[in-house]
Amino acid sequence: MLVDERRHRIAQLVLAHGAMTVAELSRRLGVSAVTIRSDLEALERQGILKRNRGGAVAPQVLRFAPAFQEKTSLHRREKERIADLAAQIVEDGEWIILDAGSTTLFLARRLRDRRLTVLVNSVYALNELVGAPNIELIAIGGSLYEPGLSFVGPLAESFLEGLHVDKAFLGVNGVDLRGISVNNAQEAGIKRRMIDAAEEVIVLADSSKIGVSSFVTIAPLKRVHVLITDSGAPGELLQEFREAGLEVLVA
Amino acid sequence: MLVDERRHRIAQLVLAHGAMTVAELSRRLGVSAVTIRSDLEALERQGILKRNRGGAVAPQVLRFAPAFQEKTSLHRREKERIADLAAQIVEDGEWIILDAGSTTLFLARRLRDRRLTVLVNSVYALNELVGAPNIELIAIGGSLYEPGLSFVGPLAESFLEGLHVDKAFLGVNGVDLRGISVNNAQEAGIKRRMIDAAEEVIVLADSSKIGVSSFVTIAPLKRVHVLITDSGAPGELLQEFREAGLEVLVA
DNA sequence: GTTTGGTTACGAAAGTTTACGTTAGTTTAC
DNA sequence: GTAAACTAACGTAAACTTTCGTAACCAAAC
Repeated sequence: MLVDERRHRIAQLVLAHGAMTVAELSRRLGVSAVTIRSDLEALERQGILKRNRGGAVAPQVLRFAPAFQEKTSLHRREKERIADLAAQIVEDGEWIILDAGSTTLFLARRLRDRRLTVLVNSVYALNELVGAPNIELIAIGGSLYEPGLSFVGPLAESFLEGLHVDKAFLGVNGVDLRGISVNNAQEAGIKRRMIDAAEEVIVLADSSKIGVSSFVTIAPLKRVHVLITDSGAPGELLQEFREAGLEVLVA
Repeated sequence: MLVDERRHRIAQLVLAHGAMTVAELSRRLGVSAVTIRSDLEALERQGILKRNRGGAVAPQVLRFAPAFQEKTSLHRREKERIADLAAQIVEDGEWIILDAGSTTLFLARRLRDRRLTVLVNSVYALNELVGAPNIELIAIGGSLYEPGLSFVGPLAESFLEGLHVDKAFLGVNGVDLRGISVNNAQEAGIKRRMIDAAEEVIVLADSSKIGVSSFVTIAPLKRVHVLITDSGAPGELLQEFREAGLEVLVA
């Protein structure tokens, strides 16, 4: 097995389970614990996971409190800047969809004092916006997908059927020339519906996700209108995105 | 279990319940009290919770924390007994709807360790059941109605369209011979849909609501199969309910 | 024959528990 | 209503266990 292939599988396992021990990874992949550790170190440097004594945890394994998510989030600074910029392109009175994910959660916080109708797709965002005085808050229902506490499945998808919003803010795991992608099939379906429902699709992705292709491709680049990322993203690639017709904003 | 994993769970437990003792956390997570204390210290440094003698509490009064509802609930004792009885008539493997309301929230807590598919209609119940190992949790989406943090409106109502569940547990404001009633029109619509979707309709109402007629009547008594109340309810009236075909359980 | 990718071996470091003296709340006695 | 007595929780330190990082070594590929 090639190094990159193994590391990809490690990343998948950790992200899918939320956490994995070195011993378990060693057993599953048939390599020594030392090798697993060096893989985890490499993956941690890339911001894909967080190491712990005994193993590694997924950065977005967070449960209940928005505050907790924010504090433990990887690339927090970048995500906050992206959210700042995203908040600026939201106009009062609009109908928007806020997808699940840490960056969109930062965005939610910045919208609390605005006058908007917001459809949210995660328990975190819901909790964050409850009680905001001028926000008409709508929860997208459906089966709860635990890793990100988001709503998925056929019930969630049919909820969005026939709905139209001005803007959809999507979080993804990868953006490259082929399109946007996520690391699980459950969330892929509902994200596709959000794209269908939105006049304008805005993808929020910090630089660790640029040029990366994750497990499931949601949509080709041409379905995306705006990409907001941070200055760590490779300039040449962003230029190629622009040539493909994408509006790219760098926070 | 990895350190971060455990700390996430501690944070979740403390924030979801409002407060937790060291002993209880130690028991639930299977580590010593010393370890819990060091975790609490770390979490306190991050501002996620506040330590105090015996355990830890959520930092500010989180409006959406289920514990807040429970602690401030009127007729708490009665409602807890009603919830105990209601939990007994739920059978493993069933599909049930949990309506919004304080009594149904008490019921939610009693169902955490069961194997069920639960449709919830409030943010409180959602937060309460997140992370329950054998519960397939489905949120009814829709516009958020702030007083009870419940989902209402046409989107919520059409969510339930075509769905069928074994039991629906409803909270109401009044039960008399004319039927069940609530104090606002918004929630009336979604409650009617819950009744339509359920094989068996179970109304949870403490004795202060028996013999009371509130603002909007949801349904006549004959649409209700079971009423669970407490011993403070007037016996003659309960007898009349029984004669009208209702099964009345007194907790 | 050097580079790449991996293993085994082992001392160092970190996390957890047990043990124990101290402290802070609560009850009881006056 | 205060003070003594009691109980439960706390912090610290030592001991134990597990995991980590480093280094020396091995094997296949180029």
